[in-house]
Amino acid sequence: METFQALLARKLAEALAAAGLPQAGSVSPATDPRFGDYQTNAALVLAKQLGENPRALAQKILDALDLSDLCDPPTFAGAGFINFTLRPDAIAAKTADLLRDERLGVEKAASPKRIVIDFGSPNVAKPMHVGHIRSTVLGDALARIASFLGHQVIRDNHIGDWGTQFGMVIYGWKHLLDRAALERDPIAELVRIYKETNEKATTDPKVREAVREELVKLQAGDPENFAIWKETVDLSMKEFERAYQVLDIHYDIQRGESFYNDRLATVVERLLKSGIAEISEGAVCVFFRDIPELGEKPAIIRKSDGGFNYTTTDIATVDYRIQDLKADTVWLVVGAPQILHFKQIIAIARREGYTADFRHITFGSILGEDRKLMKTRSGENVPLRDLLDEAVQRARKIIEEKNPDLSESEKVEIAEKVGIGAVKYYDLSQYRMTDYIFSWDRMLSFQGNTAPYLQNAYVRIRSIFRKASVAAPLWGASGVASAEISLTAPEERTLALKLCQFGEVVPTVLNDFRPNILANYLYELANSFHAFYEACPVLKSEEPARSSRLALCELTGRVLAKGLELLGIKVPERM
RNA sequence: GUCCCCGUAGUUCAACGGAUAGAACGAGGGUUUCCUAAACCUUAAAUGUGGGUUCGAUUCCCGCCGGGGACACCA
Repeated sequence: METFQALLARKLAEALAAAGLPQAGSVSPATDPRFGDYQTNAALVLAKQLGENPRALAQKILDALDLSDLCDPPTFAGAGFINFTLRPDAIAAKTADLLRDERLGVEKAASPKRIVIDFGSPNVAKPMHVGHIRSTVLGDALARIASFLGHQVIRDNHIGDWGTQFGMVIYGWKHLLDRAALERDPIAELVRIYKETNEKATTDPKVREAVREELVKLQAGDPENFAIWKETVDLSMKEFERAYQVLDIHYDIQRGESFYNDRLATVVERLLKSGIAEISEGAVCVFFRDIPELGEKPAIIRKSDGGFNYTTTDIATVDYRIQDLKADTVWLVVGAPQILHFKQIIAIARREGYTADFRHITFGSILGEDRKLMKTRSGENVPLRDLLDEAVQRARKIIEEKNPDLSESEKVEIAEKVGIGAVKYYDLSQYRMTDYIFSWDRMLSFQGNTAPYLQNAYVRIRSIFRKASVAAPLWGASGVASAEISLTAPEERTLALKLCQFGEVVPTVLNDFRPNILANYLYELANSFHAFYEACPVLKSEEPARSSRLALCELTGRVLAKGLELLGIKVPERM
């Protein structure tokens, strides 16, 4: 289904051609209601290109433009903008179409890609913490949106399950492990033995040496160490799964770093052979002397002691994703500190001849009230599990106050949807590059651009339909689908036009990987709905307004639910 | 030292190069015999700084100031 924006752009292009003018400018939503619904800067752009008067050009375009069934007569204003005001019957007709469209007006991408999205990436033997929220929630939302737009998406969890830390873990396992504690809380016990081993190793050279030997044995395939490693991985994965279940996150594949282990030697040989890599100070390095921003800093792909590192692993990961997974696009949702690292990885991929579209999608940090990286009182990372538990508990407390009559099972369900939704939405509703200050009060507020505010709009809609089915038992989904839409009140028009713009907004999220654009849209939609709800009685109004308004409610509910689903957020039936 | 990101009302956040920079909280004023007032309406209040490009700059370019981060064998 063509959006108003696309339709106007097409009509504009036709008019430009008919007027003998080159294609120029674009159609965008009006910046202010006073200027109508959409605007184009075509005359301004052409004026510059052709050196002609913008207002004269605007008139020329208007003369060639036939929008009589769609808009009021377009006007030009200001420096030479052409403003479009849609006719209410055009908005009503499109709204009626949307009711019958399962995709709610969102067209699939013209050229679908095969996209590997790398996000989350927790480390084995360490708890997931607040620092994992942004990558996980952002990556998941991008995956949902890309998938809805018709791309083939492969969600890959690049787990940190290999590396030097396992020397510590295995040493600790052999000498310090408390089996009972491991039963109770596996990750806490793994963290404990890791930390204690680390402390011993810093003071005792013998321990340090023993740790190193355990690592060497693991890498050499020693059965005992391999078994210990495997068990720590399994225990950690179980813990991750619990978090993913609460967060409603799903992966298609989970290829940890260990998966690439037996490919690393080949990678280094290949890069040496092709001349991309060279030996420097005993290490195998790739230099980027021709890329100024990478300067003289090499990427080390084999250490001088012969060991491989995460750069080697990531090169092997590129191979796998392109050759085995057949990706033409790779999105790496990994924090900004790794910008240099991924610039190097992508530069190497280019030199190897890979043409896939690699994007490193970075994001800011989550800060505490003190504007420093969010930590517990004792200075530790805040465990994700604790944070999610607290979100649900706080939501539960608010629900108890606001709506104590709900059943116990409803309270449990609502608290989870509201609490988890609030955490996710707070993250996604902000521009990903900026650091943000974590605030329970703000994210759980029912006012402002928050998950509870949006969920409440949905709940109000559901409430209407519960009442509607009693008052009008014949009303059903089919009735809504065939309803005539009539837009008389200004609040109805505003709401309907917003609904028509869902299809314009969703694709733009992927332009710069910004789910906050969708979040802002949903906030405005909810806001328009609340205004409509206050101004326009639904169930008490006379036909045909009643059916029309019920249809608007139905469609708003569907768009809200779909929009929130694309952000990974669930909606409750009541709250 | 080099490179990257950020700097917007008192506070927390918005604004694909567009017109008079939007919200929310906080402060002030209003709305409920009516579908969830967990809502709505309304007043005051901001682009760090100096240049440049442009018909038009919060947005792009350069300098400065402030905050954060990365820069050879950790991941």
